[in-house]
Amino acid sequence: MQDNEKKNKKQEIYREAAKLFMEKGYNAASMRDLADRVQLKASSLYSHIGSKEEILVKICFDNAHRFTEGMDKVEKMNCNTAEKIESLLKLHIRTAIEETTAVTVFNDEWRHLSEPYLSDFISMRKDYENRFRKIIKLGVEEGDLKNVNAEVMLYSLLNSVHWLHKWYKPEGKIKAEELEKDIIEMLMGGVKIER
Amino acid sequence: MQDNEKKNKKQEIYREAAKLFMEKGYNAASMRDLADRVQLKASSLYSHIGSKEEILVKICFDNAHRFTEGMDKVEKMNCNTAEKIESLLKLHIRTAIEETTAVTVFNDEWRHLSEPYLSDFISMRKDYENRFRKIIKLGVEEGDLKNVNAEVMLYSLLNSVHWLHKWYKPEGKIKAEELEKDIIEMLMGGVKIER
DNA sequence: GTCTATAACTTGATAGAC
DNA sequence: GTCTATCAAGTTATAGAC
Repeated sequence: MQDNEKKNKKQEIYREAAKLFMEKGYNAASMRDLADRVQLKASSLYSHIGSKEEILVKICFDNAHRFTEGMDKVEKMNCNTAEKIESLLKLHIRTAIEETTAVTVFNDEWRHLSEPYLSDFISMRKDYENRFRKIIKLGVEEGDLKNVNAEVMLYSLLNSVHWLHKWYKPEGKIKAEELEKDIIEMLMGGVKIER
Repeated sequence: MQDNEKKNKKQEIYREAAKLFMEKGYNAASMRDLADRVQLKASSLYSHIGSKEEILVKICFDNAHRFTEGMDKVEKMNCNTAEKIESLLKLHIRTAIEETTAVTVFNDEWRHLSEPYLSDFISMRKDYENRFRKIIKLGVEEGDLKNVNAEVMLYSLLNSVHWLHKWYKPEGKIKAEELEKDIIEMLMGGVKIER
């Protein structure tokens, strides 16, 4: 029972830390801030966690794994490249909606990781981007996608969905399904009506 | 002459501060770091500037004004909405290329402004977004643009160009003209080839 | 204008009573 | 497990000699 309570407190600390890092940024968020939010003194946090950075490490790598696993599945799909890209975009959009705080920290605060975490994180991200780029290049070769620089296409797509959390509020007017549909339509088909 | 040297030193401090804020983030960048880069002791910085925040304020508002002025010009243009949006996208792309460090700080670090700067900054940004949204809504009404939620279109476009500095290096393989052409083609016309 | 010295404060983390 | 007390290090900024 006590063990269970401790686990709950630990989860609560992680959850509130993610929110705090999102709101203030990792460096500006202090352990005293965090302690206030979970109704503890700062020193008591250390009965549940080892360090401030431990929290950042967990958030960053949990999310990195999520995207890596998503990529594993997409690569195995038996469909054309445009559909693969749509699947990846959906993965980003859904994660941004369902795990807003975690994704925000993952996107904005990873650079405050110290070594060796920082290097590991960067290689995981590079690996993900390489696999995404490969799909784009194949799509261009096969005539599925427009002949635009693969680098430009990769990051234009990723940026559009990567920073969703900066403006989209799941509790707002726009429903998740509409968001997903409209973004995919825009990115895949463009904004302009030809006439 | 001495006055001139002081001015140069001040500019040097501002320039290096922007780089430092970009590399480490505003909070993680210390005045000692900055002093090292301009070959001064930290205390000597205060002969040239008033405070650390003063630098952040200048960077943020200089860039906010740049975009506001760009919007002024676009609104006065005598052309259709699709062309207006293209012009705004070009403004973002060119600024990201020409003023990489300043734009990075403007995008990533504005939230560390304290009041009243923070509120002022947020209203300027909201104002800019409102004017951009108005153009999009008119474009949809007039049949220039696809009937996609204006909010989604606004932020998908803005995100694509807003975070260019996260990956695009002006000294790399991709030329500025190619970047501009490809992004505009992609965003306006989509990535997919219909067949 | 630049320096040394330092004020005043905040930071992450630990020691030890209970 | 939580607390009070505290440490060591780092922060922005200032005072005052030169």
